[in-house]
Amino acid sequence: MGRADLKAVASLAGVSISTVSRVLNGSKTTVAISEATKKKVVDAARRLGYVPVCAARALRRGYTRTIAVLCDAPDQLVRAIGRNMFDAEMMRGLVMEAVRQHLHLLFLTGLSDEGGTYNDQVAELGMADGLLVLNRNMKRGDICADVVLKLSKPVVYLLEYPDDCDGYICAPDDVQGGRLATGKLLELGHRRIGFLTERSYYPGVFGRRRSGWETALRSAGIEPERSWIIELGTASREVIEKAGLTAIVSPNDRMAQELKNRLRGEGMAIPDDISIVTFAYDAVSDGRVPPTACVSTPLAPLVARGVEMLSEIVCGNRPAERKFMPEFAYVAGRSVTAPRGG
Amino acid sequence: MGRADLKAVASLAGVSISTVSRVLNGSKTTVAISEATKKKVVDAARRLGYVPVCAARALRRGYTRTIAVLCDAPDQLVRAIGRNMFDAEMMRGLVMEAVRQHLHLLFLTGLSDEGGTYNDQVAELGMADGLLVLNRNMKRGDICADVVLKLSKPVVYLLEYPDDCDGYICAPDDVQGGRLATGKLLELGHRRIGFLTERSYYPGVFGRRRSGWETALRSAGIEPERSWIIELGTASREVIEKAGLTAIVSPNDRMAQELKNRLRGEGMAIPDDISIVTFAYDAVSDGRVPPTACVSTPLAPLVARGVEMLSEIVCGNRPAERKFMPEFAYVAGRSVTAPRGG
DNA sequence: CTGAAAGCGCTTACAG
DNA sequence: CTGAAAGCGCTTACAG
Repeated sequence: MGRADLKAVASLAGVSISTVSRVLNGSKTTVAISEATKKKVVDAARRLGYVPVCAARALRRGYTRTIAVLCDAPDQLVRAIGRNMFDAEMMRGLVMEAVRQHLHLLFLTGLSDEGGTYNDQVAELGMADGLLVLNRNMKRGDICADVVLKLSKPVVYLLEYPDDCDGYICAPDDVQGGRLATGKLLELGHRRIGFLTERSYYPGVFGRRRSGWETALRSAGIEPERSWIIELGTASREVIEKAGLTAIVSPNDRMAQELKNRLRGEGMAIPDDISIVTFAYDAVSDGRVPPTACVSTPLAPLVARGVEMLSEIVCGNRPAERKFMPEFAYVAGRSVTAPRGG
Repeated sequence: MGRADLKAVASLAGVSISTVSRVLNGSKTTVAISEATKKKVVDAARRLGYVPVCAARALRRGYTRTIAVLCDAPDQLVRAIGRNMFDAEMMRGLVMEAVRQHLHLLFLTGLSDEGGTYNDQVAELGMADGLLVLNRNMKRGDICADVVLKLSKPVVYLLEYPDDCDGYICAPDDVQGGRLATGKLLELGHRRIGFLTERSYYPGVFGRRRSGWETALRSAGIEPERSWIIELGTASREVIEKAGLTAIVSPNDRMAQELKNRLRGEGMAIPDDISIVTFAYDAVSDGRVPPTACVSTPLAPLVARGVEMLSEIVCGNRPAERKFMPEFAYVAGRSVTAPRGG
């Protein structure tokens, strides 16, 4: 005997399939059903160990109460598992909010595979009612962007999003962060403030942070020079001194750390020779002055709101706002001081 | 215009639905199709942005290439996210192996809900081709056991499993671990060796570890007395001295730690007054003597083999073995010495 | 090489 | 209060 279906239950209970479905599915359209019938059906279902086939249900209903998490590449999924605080926090946020919203979470793997026929991969996403896009780099024409376009399912972008995106977004206000970081340095008297970049540079988060840096400088009547953009790979004391910089804004924690290490190795004093402000999620504000000054915003509310938004959309409720964009706050640190001459 | 389906593609390409399906799905039964037709179809599909509806596909095909992870309760899912090394390792193992096997992972939430009609919850599991059961307590009649029974889908139990289980299991050999821990103490000359338990005690892992302890004692011609079973909640110097114990086997890390703290508080010296051996996953073996002696086994291979087994079953290949049961190894530690009188 | 048709197991308007 | 029937979108044996 295989798995029992509605037909089996119906025949055992001596009623029609429709009736069984109505009794067992808790349908919205409250159709009254006699207690006697109900009992017969429930008993029969129990006896046969009936379990609905959810593919059939999904096909008919059009939803699954499952949301997918889409990453650039499978190995990113792995990285997302607690290798560091950021990733651990991200995972915890995802799962906690999913539990709260009674949504199942589908972690997709293999999306970067080459094999398989025409968007077979995309199809797998269809299992979910909506997508949470958690890319680090939102390269245009990327497989992910493609996927998202093709599926006409609700999408919420987390942290990173395409520039021309008219969808839902949960991300900090990176431009504001760039302005804030730069503004603090300007207040202290810095005039020649650089911006740190990396070789593999995509527009997106970093671009927005950089554009905040530019805006702040221009508002202060300063036109940033090309040489003020420092590439981490080739950053050195010489490059920085040649550009005449007294401060640098780093769009990212790790990059700031790398830069500090390198410059210290070359005998540059931080902050005396060069001030550094970085971007961070969840800067610890335990009252102590952190080693690196930063503009920071907490990660948890972003993740939670992302899942919540998607849940709202999936359930047919329009979220209060299209974009959830909390601001960065400045956290003073030992990597910043007034410029020497100032 | 909604989402394009096979019919839309077929009509644009001027062919039948069957043909479109055959071109786009990479079906197993290699039916030859002319290049001309193929091109027409692919072009049409691309033009319309066709994406298969996976619920329909799943209904028809009968599989989804998705496996589910089933836990006792949703909040366990949350706990499973890197709060401690055990959980972090577990998550990492799950995801890494899933990626390797090209399986999607579905994390189920809300299974402990009261609301909902007759096994609505069970249905959600149907989304997956197989289940990985990751319960901590395999209480009989539990909702999870129920679910597993009702769905006739392949199941692999990880670490914990029902005693009467004839399914696939990936778990350490807990009985052997109990024998090993107790045996080491016997070798040192201990005769009166206790076993630590907890109030909320389920048969299962702890029971097997305890049965290993019993077996070892009996093999040494010692009949364990009732008073040798120490309940953590009421454990005290007095209880232990009254039972005349010189050593205790703890089935679990945390419990051992708690016991040590309590006894030290009462002025008992470890290991001079009482030796303690505990169970552990992944005891660090960096050459240094760990504070608590233990029998240990690595977690990662267990998790990986669990996912792999399920993958094999789901793909129709019979796994090499029905149970994967690595042994525990003894790791000496500062919590064990020969008994005082011995 | 291609198509018409059955069927996967549900849900739900419609009719009684 | 209950049932017969259409249809969700695919896949695939069968016939040509």
